[in-house]
Amino acid sequence: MSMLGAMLEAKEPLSREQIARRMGENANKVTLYRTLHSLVEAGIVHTALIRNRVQLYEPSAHCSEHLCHPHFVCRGCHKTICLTEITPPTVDLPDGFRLERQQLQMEGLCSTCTMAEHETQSI
Amino acid sequence: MSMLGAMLEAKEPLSREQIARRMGENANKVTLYRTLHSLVEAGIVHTALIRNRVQLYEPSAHCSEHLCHPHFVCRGCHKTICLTEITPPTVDLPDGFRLERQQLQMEGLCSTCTMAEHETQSI
DNA sequence: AATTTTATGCAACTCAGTTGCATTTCCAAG
DNA sequence: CTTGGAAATGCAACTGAGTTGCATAAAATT
Repeated sequence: MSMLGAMLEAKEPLSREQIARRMGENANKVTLYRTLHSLVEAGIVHTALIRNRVQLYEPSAHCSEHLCHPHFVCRGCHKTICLTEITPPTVDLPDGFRLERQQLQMEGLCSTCTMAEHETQSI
Repeated sequence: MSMLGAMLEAKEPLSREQIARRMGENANKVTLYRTLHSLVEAGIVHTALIRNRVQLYEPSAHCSEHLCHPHFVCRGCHKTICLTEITPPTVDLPDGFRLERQQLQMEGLCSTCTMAEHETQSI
């Protein structure tokens, strides 16, 4: 499994370690980071903007040139949901500003965890 | 200068180190982190979602309960601009999803750097 | 084949943030 | 006061993601 293949297969952004595990081969972490940097520089991959102590990568294929799909991070199950179906919102920037990349991040409860919370409350 | 004072005075999110410098006093970094965690837990301060190897903090006062003001990070001058005047965009989440916090991050060129780039090209 | 270029690996490093534990400061009961 | 226990502060040592320098291996070029 190639590095890009691992990322395309996943439905969420992956860390360097998760990518390595999905690839199966045990390449050196330095090599992995170097390849990731090349992919990012080439614009094939980018880093997801998510509150996390480690960098998370995802293929740029799921985003338009300037507007990345929104991410929803659930506080209950800690899953990251890529909202690729949602059209990214646009805002009016001050004069002269040139937007090159935009990411929207949301935190809260996903539908499953919202339901679970309601059940707990009603007992 | 208090920790919160330092953050309110700044027009951009600050790192632990920047906060310490603005406070003047030389408190231990462990103490600073502990205080920051308390402020975050109390909802008085939150971390800005910006591509950065260090955590950046800002007062929650500049945001509404669920929607944080957008940030624009300039690739030219590396300044972070808090777009507090812009109304944060809203998106329609899938059924059952409950949004608790949202942040929009933008990267590109600020007006000053866009002008500078045009001048360079025309020479 | 010889030589240059490029990719890989290892070990040691950097640096933000954390943890354990000792010390100080605060504050309330005696 | 002062004493005893809780909360805040500090120090040093640790953790872990990511990086750097340098040696080695694999390609590509002549």
